[in-house]
Amino acid sequence: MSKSNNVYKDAFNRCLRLLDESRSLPSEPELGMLLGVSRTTVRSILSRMEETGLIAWNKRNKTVLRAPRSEDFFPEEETDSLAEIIERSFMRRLLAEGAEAGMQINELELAREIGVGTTSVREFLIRFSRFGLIEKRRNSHWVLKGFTRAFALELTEIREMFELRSAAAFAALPQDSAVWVDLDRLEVEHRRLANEIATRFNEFSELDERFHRLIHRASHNRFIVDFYDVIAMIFHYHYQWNKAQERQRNEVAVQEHLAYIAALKSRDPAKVDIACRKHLKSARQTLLSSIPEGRQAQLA
Amino acid sequence: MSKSNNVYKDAFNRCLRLLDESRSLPSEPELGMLLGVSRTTVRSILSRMEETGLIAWNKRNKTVLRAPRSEDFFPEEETDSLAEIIERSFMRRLLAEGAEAGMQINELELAREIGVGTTSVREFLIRFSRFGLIEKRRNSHWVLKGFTRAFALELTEIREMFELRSAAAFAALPQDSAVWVDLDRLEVEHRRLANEIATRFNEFSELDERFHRLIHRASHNRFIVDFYDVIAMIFHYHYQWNKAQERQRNEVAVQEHLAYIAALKSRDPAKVDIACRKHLKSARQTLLSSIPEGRQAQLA
DNA sequence: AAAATGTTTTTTCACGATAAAAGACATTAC
DNA sequence: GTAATGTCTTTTATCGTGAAAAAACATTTT
Repeated sequence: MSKSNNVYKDAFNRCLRLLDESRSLPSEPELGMLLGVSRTTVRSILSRMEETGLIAWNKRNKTVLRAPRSEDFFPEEETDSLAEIIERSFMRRLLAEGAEAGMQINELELAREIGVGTTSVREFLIRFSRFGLIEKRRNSHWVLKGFTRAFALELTEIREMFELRSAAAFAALPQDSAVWVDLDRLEVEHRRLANEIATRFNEFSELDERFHRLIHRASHNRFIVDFYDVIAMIFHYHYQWNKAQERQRNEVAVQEHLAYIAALKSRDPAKVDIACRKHLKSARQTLLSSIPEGRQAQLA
Repeated sequence: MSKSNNVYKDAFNRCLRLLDESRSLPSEPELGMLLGVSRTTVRSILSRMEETGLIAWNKRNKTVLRAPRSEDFFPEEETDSLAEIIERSFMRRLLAEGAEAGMQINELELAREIGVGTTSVREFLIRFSRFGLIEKRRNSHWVLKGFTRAFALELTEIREMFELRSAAAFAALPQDSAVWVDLDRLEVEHRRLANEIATRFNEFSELDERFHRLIHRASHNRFIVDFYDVIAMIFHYHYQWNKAQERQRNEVAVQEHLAYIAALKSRDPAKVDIACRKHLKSARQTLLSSIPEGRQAQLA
């Protein structure tokens, strides 16, 4: 099978949405920019759009002939990259069933189960190893360390260290720095979400990530910025997994964020420290409370 | 070529050294333990030792017939794993010639140059990416971020944060913890090295790593412990690369370590903090001074 | 001549295949 | 009956291969 053309399919779907908005499409390089793909892929997309009667394509002229219908889209599941597919399968195994610490991970078995080649699974595991949940035995299998209470504590310890430092750096940024505009924009979004929390509480996790990434970036330290990937990954699956009191939790968090934003805007280090600490404390509590009792015992 | 038998060759060489010490060899499982390889590999080793007349092997009896000669050993270069070979080649390129930030890294070219398959290079780059020196463009090439002054500063910032915390945790460890014995042992080694610094100064880097890893382990945090891999890697190549005033630098560092050890043994948090800060400061200076002027400019 | 399109080359991504190494099972020795 | 040896099976490490996607080069259009 060698390589799926998910990049093409995903870009095609995104391009279909562009069609609605105008009578004709821009130049090939411009489309490539817009979709984040190469011209080669853009041309494949245009070819198919011509074939299916969506556009008339003659050199620079790309006239839209009709609005896209649902049949025009490629199925969502065909637009995922292999890495995403593997990650999902792996995380399902890791979180859902009894994935005990110490259990060994078999590349071949995983590959067969997911229906992909071993190389892709190997590469995924190598990339995944930086999250601290698995470990390799040289020339041999991987060992699962488990999503335990210990893991959550170690993760939050680093997170707190990094975020306190980043928040302090943020507050010290000059008044004319672009981040203050970004922060204002995020504040508006937070306010809007706070007002409609009853219906939109599930949109919080995405906003949460953007907010914290903005703060971490102020550290100007690649290790701190990169570490947020670990946190984001854990929180992403944690949100999917643990829906208990989601609305209430998010409501509290939004308010904490608003207080945190106000503190940052005051540029008073002491206030920032207090607001940051408060939010981090409740974030830690939320994460810890979501770890099933059974897993706490596996620590040994 | 599929897979080199470097594991076997390396274990064989190490096994030859064991031969000197006794009249006969232990059981197969025991040998496997000793050499860190499976019984399958042990049996291959024993087979060859029998063939070359080094031992007489009959079931449980493995009698040493003669002392190993230099021809019995496999050449050193055949005992390296592919990953080690790739890392060395890559680091040579990165440090030696003008490896400028922003430069793109080509998997295929690297693989051809080193004479290995692309898969191994890909896997190496993925593993290597956690050191923060390279970054992947999705579906495209890797980008070199360069061993710049900015990199060194970001690295040392985290290092200092982590080590101060670990050192404090270390000092707070109970008196009966095993680490105090390890620390005593390291102190003795430091004293010995200090006395013979004129001739043995190049042995410091190995001792340095063991000392700092011991301290970091006291954090009981996998992210802190794992981060030392980044530091160790950089220092490893830094030592190879920059030999200026090596003796003097190491002499100073040994003394700082001894003061640091004394502070830890005092278990006084304030003293630990001072000694740790002092050492970290000079370590940072050493690293920064080794970065060529040309590279500082590439920061932009 | 700058920017687009058309064409060709190169690189990345993913697979199946194969030897090395690990691991499991069966048998023998103490 | 425990622990070793002997044998067989499975898994890991690595390569070559081929399609997808990117990138480079050549040609046309405005």
